[in-house]
Amino acid sequence: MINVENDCRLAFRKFNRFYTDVLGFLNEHIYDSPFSLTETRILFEIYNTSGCMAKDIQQNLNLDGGYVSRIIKKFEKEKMIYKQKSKEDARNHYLFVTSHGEKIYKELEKKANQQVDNIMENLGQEQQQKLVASMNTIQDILFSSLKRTEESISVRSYYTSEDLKNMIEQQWEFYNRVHKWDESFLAYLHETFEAEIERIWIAESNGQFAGSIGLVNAAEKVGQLRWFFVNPSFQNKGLGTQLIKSLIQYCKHSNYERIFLWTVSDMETARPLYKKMGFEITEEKAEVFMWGRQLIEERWDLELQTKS
Amino acid sequence: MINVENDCRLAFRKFNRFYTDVLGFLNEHIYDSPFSLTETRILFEIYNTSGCMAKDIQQNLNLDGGYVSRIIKKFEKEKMIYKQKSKEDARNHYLFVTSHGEKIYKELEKKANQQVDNIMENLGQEQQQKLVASMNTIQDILFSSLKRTEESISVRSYYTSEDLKNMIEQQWEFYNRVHKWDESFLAYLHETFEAEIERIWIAESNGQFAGSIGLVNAAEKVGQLRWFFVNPSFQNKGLGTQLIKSLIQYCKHSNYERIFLWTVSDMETARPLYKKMGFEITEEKAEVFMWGRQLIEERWDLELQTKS
DNA sequence: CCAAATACTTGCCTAAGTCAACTATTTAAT
DNA sequence: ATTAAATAGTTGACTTAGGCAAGTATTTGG
Repeated sequence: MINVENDCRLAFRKFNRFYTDVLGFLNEHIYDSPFSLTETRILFEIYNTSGCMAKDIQQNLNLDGGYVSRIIKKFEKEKMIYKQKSKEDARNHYLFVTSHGEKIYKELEKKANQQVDNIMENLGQEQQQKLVASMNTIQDILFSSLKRTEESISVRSYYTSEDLKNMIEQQWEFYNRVHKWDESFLAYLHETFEAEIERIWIAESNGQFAGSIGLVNAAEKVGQLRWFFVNPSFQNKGLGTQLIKSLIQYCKHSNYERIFLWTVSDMETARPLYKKMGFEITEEKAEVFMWGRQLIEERWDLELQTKS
Repeated sequence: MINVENDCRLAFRKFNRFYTDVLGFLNEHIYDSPFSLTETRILFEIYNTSGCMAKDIQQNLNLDGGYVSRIIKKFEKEKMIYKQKSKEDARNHYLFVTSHGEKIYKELEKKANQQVDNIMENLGQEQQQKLVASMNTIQDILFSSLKRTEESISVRSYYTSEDLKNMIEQQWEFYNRVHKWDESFLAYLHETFEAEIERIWIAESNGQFAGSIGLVNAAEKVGQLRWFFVNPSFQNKGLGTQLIKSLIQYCKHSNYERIFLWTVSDMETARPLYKKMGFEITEEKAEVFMWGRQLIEERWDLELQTKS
């Protein structure tokens, strides 16, 4: 009499109705801003997707092209974003938020956070954790069913501590296994996040953490590239290039004059990439015993031409 | 550096974006029907809420009253539903689906199920269970944060095996503790669901199972009332009355001529209720030893006046 | 008995979104 | 090399969805 299969459907659909409600509740209260939900979503997309084009927005948010075009036009008119035609393909227009747009974005984000806080304020620590865990489970399970394309790779510019955890774990696993670096490296990885992060980009493949890159403001108009890593199983897909490009693009648009990074001499995959992107070795330290190996530290620098 | 609180917010909001997508995906494909999403939701509400009024729809789905009124009018014109003015309060109009409306509802439901199946088809049994479990967790945690009113009680006319499980567990717990019935009653409870269920109504208080009632088509135009139970912690709130009323209303609108039920003589809370609703004792069996006690079985009948 | 509340309806409006035809550019195919 | 097809985006004309406020009918509460 009890039909398990249908049961699953009913539970799923019940949840859908429930969450329609939750989303409605959350969204109805953003409406003391002059932006519609869709506009908010588009602004989010532009802000958090590096090298964002109108087409990406259209695809990711499932919107009509004309509609997106008009909203972008409106944002442009209000000096919240600006466009930049791609040199490689004049059909592509990259979108960037202006500092005015960023201010608006931050305000919207604050409101969205408040909304979420309102819902969560009555929950205990334990419940919050259970909630987030369940949400992650659902995403993991449903992600592949949802995406129409074979493999979706994307770079986003916000991160959670989950991302940092992945970053540390996967780097440790890789460098310990392949380069035989010892536990002192793991300790270093943890320490490293004491720094003042300016921005971190996370590459995702089918919703899974696939790589990362980060920026630290080292001095006036000088950025330090850090935490560059691509999970070996996602290598050779242009992911590393995409990550570095995201960072360089950001630095250019933020009027940085130089980016530098420290690495060690036996990084066989990263070094050609740095070279390709225009970095040059500017300093070489003496060989030292570090992380259980003999290593030579190198500094690479990239001089940025201004916005043109 | 790692901020746990903000982390939770980010994860929550990420899930919201994700699930907006899921819902969008599910809904975009219902659109080969002539109904909008909101219309579908309204029809669902009418079909599954007993004694449904326009006002309930307005509240439950957070819609504008005028908008709901117009959609109801449209449904009426297309003979999918009909209204019935309440005798107690002429302002109240109860809504019922016609058989034509039911046909349409069933088609929409079929499509909705197919949509869900499409998403779930690639998932293994285990993943499906994890999915449903996570969904239930989220609902349990968020329900109270969402509802604005102090205590929300509602009766719905669909059920999952989760509901049946609750029904059995809670009845067993209660009758064993209070009436000292023995394990043979638990066995009976399980057996009881072998019957051909016509309909089951589940009462929920703040999203939690609070009571139930069921209908079995015993003979031509004769219904048997079964599985009537209200969790003692939710008693004296009119829940029992609401459940029985739902059943009677359904029977009337389905042109039943009589409803009967079997119970035992020491049901102190239920018997007055049956009497109040117009049931009368029509048969009394000899005292027998059953479920570890001496009990007298009784049959109660209610003659239904036709629809008027 | 009258003012306030409730359940619903209606007219009028606007925001949100769709559709199809258009330009500009690139790519692929003969 | 030339041309058709594809891609990225734009624009004008349109539909739908939904909101607001003033209305009716009925009930409730002081």
